[in-house]
Amino acid sequence: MDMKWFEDMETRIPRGEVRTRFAPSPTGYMHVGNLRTALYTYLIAKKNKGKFILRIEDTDQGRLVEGAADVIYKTLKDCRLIHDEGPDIGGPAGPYIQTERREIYGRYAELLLEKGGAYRCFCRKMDEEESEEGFKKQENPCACLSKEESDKRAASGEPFVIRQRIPREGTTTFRDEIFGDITVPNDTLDDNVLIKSDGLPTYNFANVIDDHLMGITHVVRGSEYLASTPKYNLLYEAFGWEVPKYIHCPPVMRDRSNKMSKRHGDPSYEDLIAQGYLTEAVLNYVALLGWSPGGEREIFTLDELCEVFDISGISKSPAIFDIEKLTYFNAEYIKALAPERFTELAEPYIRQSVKNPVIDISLFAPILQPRTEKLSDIPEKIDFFDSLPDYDIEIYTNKKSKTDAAVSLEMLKKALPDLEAIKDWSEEAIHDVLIGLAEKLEVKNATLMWPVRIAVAGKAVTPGGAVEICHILGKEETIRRINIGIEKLSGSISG
RNA sequence: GGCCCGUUGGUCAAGUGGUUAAGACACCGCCCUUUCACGGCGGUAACAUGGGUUCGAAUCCCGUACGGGUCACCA
Repeated sequence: MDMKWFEDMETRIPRGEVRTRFAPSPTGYMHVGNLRTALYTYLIAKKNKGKFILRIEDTDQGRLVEGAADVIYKTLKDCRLIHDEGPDIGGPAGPYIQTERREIYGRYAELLLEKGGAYRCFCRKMDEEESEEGFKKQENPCACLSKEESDKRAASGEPFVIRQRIPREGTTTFRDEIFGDITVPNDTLDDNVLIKSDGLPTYNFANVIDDHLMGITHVVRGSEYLASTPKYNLLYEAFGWEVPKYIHCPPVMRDRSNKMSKRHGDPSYEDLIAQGYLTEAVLNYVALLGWSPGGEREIFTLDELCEVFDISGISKSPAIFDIEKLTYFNAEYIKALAPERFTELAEPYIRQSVKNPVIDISLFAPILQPRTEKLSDIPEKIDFFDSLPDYDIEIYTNKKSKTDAAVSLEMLKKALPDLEAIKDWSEEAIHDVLIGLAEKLEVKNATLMWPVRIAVAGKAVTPGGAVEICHILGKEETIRRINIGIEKLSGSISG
């Protein structure tokens, strides 16, 4: 065995800093739980002025998806979870992609064979019956093969896998930073496959080798790995390596008993963005899903999270994803946007409803921004601008504004000439004229404003009030719509 | 089924032996108002369960129930 090679590998291990890694397998889909794991992993590194590494775990040849890693690169980039090491869009495959590291795993498997922590297993793939039970190490005849025989059969070209040799007795204990010490009896652990018959490592093996070689100090991953962690510990021990800190995050659920999943139609990060959620809002919400900063503050930027994040705030129990609370965060983030930025983001959505090129898009921002929960709500909110809906005159009736069909008709008739008289069609002018009219008629502002708004919008719920809507519509269209209102109302009253 | 883990309002959660058991979302009500919204104020609502330990338990121990994870040549 070429010990020089190992020495060489070992001397290259980075030390003296906190190093974390996000190690997804490329499935082409970044679900919310994944994103949260990436976030926590990033935060732990940055909080400690350490390095955040991206590693692609693509050892399952049966599940290769073309371009799937790009979804990961793009999502991390969008979220500004920038990795210090690892592959990137358009970059070379490189040493952070597991299929590029076969030789390394092979060599370390040989080393482990030598150290006695593993053995070759020549059994054929278990058939249905056997797999029910699984191979218990005591039952696996290959575990007892002599070195000579094992070597001979391997040399003769007989196919084999390499399995971990688990002690038959005793217990294994490891510490998780969230769950504390966990102890399991060794006889509940199986001799898992480390190197598959195709020569590629399983997750169990590649993960340990890579985390060691990459100098990972904090292993952050989903709690589904909790059960196999004792086996990883045994592997570290067999190699004589230092065990990293483990941080197992509980899953993000869709309801009490099911994880979020693509299959159930739960939204991925990309889906949420497509639904009009802001990246910052998603990140902020997701950070708080299963983690608490302790205080009462909820709004945090990424940089602020880097400061306040602490592993001790991560919860032990699963958290249910609540789209309503995300929506609340989103509304808060939208409100906080600079007006120009909001206009920029809202424009495509505004265009969906407002096709009339005469209307100035930027006029919509002020009425939309305070009341938009998600960008995709915008088209529906302003759908009446391009064409007046064929509304029912019942919506003229409102008890707060003290209006009904008759009052509304009167108000519209009174308002019409005053509006027609306006020379410069500004918000101020419209406002002053209408308020002045209400005063002159000795009615509540609402008694006049309500019918005007209804006539001009054709719907009961609108962003902005009568003044803003009239202004955006322009004088000509406003007058036209008020006349329509007068017609509708007088038709119903006389008839 | 074996092993491991978890359980505070509908949801996210604070809480580490002594609190009137925070806060947020949602919901409801009131106020303001040019409707809705926004904003302001207020309200409903929780320690899964049974035993211990203790002067005292959401907090510690044991059991039960419920939920989750895992038991692959998937990660």
